[in-house]
Amino acid sequence: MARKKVKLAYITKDSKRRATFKKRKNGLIKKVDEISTLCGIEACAVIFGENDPQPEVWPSPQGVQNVLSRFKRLPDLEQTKKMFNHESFLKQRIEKAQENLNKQKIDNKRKEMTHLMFQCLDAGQIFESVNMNDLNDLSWLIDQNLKHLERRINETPVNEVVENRIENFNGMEQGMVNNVDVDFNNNQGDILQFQNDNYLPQGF
Amino acid sequence: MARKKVKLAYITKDSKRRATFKKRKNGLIKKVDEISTLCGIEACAVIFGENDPQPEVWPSPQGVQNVLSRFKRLPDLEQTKKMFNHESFLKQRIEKAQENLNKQKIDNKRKEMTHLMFQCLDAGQIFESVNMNDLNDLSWLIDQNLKHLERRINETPVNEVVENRIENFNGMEQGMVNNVDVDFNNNQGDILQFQNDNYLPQGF
DNA sequence: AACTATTTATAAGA
DNA sequence: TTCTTATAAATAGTT
Repeated sequence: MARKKVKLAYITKDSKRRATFKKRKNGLIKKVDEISTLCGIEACAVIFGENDPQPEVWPSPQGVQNVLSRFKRLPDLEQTKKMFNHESFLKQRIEKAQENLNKQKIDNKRKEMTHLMFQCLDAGQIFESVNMNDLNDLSWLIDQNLKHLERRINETPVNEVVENRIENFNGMEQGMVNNVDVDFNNNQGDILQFQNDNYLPQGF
Repeated sequence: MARKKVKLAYITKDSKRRATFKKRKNGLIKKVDEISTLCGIEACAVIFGENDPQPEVWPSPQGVQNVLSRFKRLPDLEQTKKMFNHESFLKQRIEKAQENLNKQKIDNKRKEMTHLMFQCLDAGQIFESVNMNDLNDLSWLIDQNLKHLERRINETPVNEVVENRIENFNGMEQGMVNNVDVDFNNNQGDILQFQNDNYLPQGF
């Protein structure tokens, strides 16, 4: 996780994989230790090295045995119920990524339209290159802004109105985004890029 | 790990502890998933919540069973040999912290003495407030610097000598440090501060 | 093994 | 509870 974003996949190069394993094993054990201490709970980790029949365990072997026996004492059904399993874990990640993707897209579109709106205000006209979909979005955005301004006008003393309007618009003009990275592995994997995507979730 | 450095100790406040548990449990599971994938090894984690008889496990309950049975198949001696246990883990942390502490102290002292050296050079005299220990250190430092310069003079063409000397001294004058935080829990716990500490490890 | 530039994980705060 | 944001921590690539 540093110097470069690493793709979440088996590391082919031996030396690299061994180095990563060593570092991450220590990090993992530290984390288990921390969550146990901070939250006062029992937890254990067992990590097998690839050429080592002896796993690294945390906490002590006895501690592992305790946690495990406690685990095995549960009826099978209980063991499965409400537990994380690979599928639900991945499903959860994908859902989260999808949500973020949509959020990014909406935000992106909004910024695009805001930018367009300002272009139009500057030029005093609407360019021919603007297509019908964008015109609709633009119209919606302008409506929203007008409503927002109305609310502000109604709730703000007259002498503050003008400065607030200026502030509002300045804020909105910033931060145009042209492409967005989406990471389906929750910050750890593939990168998707999109530009000029016409998809917009309902409601925009 | 954010907004504030958290002391590695049981979190008393319920809401806080539950929030931390939730976040860290997810983080931990993600880490286990990552190391398994990246390094192509078997690993598992079992995390009991404090009021929940059902532990969170990773990977699937079956995966945990596999890892565990593999673990239990080992002879007891093998289970213990070469494994991490609480004591060695803590010992390791403390050693590391101690090393860092010494390193910081040495660095601190060096900077202090360098600063003093420049004061003396500027003033053309040695102040009375300087004690004997510091004088010894100062003398050592000056010797070191002179040796360094001699080496540079011998290995550098004559026309580069003067500029290099200037560069060297400018670099050394920067970054005076007055106090140092030392973290015995390897970035996660108590904070020790020291100032004007006269201890110096052997060799300085 | 020690060192940084970066990426992640998270503690607080909204 | 979820989302955001400022910071602390982990760690990939280097040396």
